[in-house]
Amino acid sequence: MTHRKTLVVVTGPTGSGKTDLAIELAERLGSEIISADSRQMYREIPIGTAAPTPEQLNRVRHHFVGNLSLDDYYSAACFEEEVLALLPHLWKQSDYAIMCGGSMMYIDAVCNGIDQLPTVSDSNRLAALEVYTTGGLDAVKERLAKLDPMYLSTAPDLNNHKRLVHALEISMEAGVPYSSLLTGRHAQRPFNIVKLALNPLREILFDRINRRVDIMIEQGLEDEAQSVYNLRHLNSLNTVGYKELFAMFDGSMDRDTAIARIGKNTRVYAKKQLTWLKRDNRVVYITGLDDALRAIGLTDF
RNA sequence: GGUUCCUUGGCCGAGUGGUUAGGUACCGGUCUGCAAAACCGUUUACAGCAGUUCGAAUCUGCUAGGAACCU
Repeated sequence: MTHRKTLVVVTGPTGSGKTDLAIELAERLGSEIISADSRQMYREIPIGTAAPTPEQLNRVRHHFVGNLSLDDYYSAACFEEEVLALLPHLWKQSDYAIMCGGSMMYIDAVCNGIDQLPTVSDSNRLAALEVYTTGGLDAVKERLAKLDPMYLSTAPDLNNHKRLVHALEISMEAGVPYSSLLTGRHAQRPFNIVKLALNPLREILFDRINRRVDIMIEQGLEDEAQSVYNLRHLNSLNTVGYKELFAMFDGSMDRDTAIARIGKNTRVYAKKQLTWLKRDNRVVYITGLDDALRAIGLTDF
């Protein structure tokens, strides 16, 4: 079945040129851009997240850029809900909406859906976390053995405390095992999805990343990091570019090392993104605008 | 020129005769709720040469490179 309305996803590793391509594409198709970047959403940190510039934002309307504060709670599920609510509005002016970003889990949430889970109350959240902080991983496993043994036997990485604590807090909140709430099914969306990805040669990508770090420093990344230093405990600042500079402010890392590690950690992040993309067989790899238009099915240009 | 000390994998670093230290990077992977997160796997050694020994990164000698002090 084919729908007229299409969501064009432009993704790829950080530094691959997604932003520029998405803007060109949006101008060509007369559409707006949905940013799928979990960090560009925070208005306090545009430099280190390579958020679209004011000029770029002026050329094409963007959604989900600078729309959150660092201490706001957010998740892939929130993103799915908000994007699904927004899409019909975007399709009033164009048959195409463009989603651009590198937060793969956010993109998956929109394209494939995410199971409905109860919102965890603060008390359960703290209780689950306390099991971990006081008793460690083993204590969490012990509790899960009672509340959700199925999850324990099927979870792919039992050393990942974040996932186990999450399974525990959901099980506590729902009163039923977390695993029983997971359907494993992909949602069928009532619109077309074309998933495009940029994938430059690693040598070129790494070179661009290295240069971008220098540019960020020139643009004042250190001041930006300094201005949010007092919020460094927030998860939203557990982010490449900030955690390294915070270590420098703490005095536990010198400046050269901090800057070098920003580059290194950005390269690592890019590789994780590529690993994620590899198993998605819907992805069409492209190199530029012409490729993209062809993949969308627009060859008459 | 003399004396003493040092040389371990891309980098850091433990190990004074007998199971692959470890960390980090690189490379690869996992992924349904803060995901730029969290987690997992593999690979790369003992400066060189010759000896002692059943067995040497560990002992001896020589060579190369380096450090400190002395003249």
